[in-house]
Amino acid sequence: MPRPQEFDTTEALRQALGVFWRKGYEATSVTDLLAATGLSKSSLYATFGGKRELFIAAFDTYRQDRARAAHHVLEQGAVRPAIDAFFHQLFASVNDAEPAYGCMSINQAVELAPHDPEVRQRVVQDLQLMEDLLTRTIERGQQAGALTSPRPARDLAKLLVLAFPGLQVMARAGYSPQQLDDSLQLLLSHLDG
Amino acid sequence: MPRPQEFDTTEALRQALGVFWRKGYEATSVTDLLAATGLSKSSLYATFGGKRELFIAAFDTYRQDRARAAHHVLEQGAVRPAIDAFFHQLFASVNDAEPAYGCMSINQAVELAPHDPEVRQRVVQDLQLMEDLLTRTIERGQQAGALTSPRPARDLAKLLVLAFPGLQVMARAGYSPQQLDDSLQLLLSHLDG
DNA sequence: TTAGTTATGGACTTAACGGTCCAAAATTAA
DNA sequence: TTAATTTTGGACCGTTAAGTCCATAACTAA
Repeated sequence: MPRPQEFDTTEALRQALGVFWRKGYEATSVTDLLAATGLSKSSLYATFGGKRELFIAAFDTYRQDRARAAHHVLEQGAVRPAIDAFFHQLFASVNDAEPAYGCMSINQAVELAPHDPEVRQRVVQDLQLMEDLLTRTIERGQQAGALTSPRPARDLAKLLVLAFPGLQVMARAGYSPQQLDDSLQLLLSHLDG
Repeated sequence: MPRPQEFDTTEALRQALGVFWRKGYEATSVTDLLAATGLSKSSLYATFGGKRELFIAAFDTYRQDRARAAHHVLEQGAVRPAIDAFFHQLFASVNDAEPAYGCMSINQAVELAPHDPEVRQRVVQDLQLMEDLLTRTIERGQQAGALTSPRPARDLAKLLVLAFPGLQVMARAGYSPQQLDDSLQLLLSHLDG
């Protein structure tokens, strides 16, 4: 009996996500969000609550997407290329032309996490997931003999997680794909020897 | 003949820096800056120009301070403790009680650098300085036999620079001093062997 | 066709934003 | 003492922020 929604909620969420991802929370205005989603103000507020609620919803969408992608990329195929591909997701720009947005969780570790427990908790969870996933992959590589470092898999994973934000910082600071890849290969060289 | 300024310009700059450091650029309002510095609006605008100019001036003050401190800490004494101390500066909160602010250059790599060439250039410069400084220190350690890794000093320095933002992210995400130090020691273990 | 219900556009509100301006106060050289 | 100069407080400005509200449009079940 009701009038049907004219827009796709999850599509709108994804559009909003794009803005928050690129500009961060503070620098994004509700007007930006209206433009990106094409919604009217009433629809946006009725559907999502407000700027902050929309941000959290968008962030969680992002986190789910990325966790799924990480599983997918890390848990099949040869280990070295898998880890390589995992890190390259970080550099890839969403729509080309624009510089890479980097990882939104890392961005939020810097922007909101220090003052916002809800965001902080999510960031910690994301780092932990990444460490666990990488640990499993590295173990797999060591068992297969593809990775020759004698260090514990978890320690190596911790090193990669530690370097992850560094690559992201380089990406956002405008380093070239070549430089980024050089740094990545240097990092991954620690998985051997 | 003029009426003398009632405040200390560099002191005001430092107060403003504290706010920008902790909250970032966007989340800092001019009102915040007035409260922190104790200046009146006219004085602030007459002395510094505006929010953005004040930010750049404060940022440069920060960068100078930190470059000086890094030199000081890295270029004397035993190498291992020096590098250790260098990284511990990152965790140290400015005024205790508050969580660590982290490194402002890294914060700005995330917040403004992607959209602001003036900031980006500074961030790149800071990362480069850090790499150069660490390279020299690691070379010194290798010559003295204090660091036993056979890798080139610059490669090791690049690894440390790569991990630097990771430690900062952990700090801002609320990891405990114990966890931070564990990660640091794990990282530094790569300087040996 | 109509009654009931929800979605929508856009006017509106309140507060905060960064920034400007000026009259008054304070200081020193003459 | 006064003239010249500069700082200072605070009123003021236009803009934009996030968020509310309501009359109207659009749709479906009866």
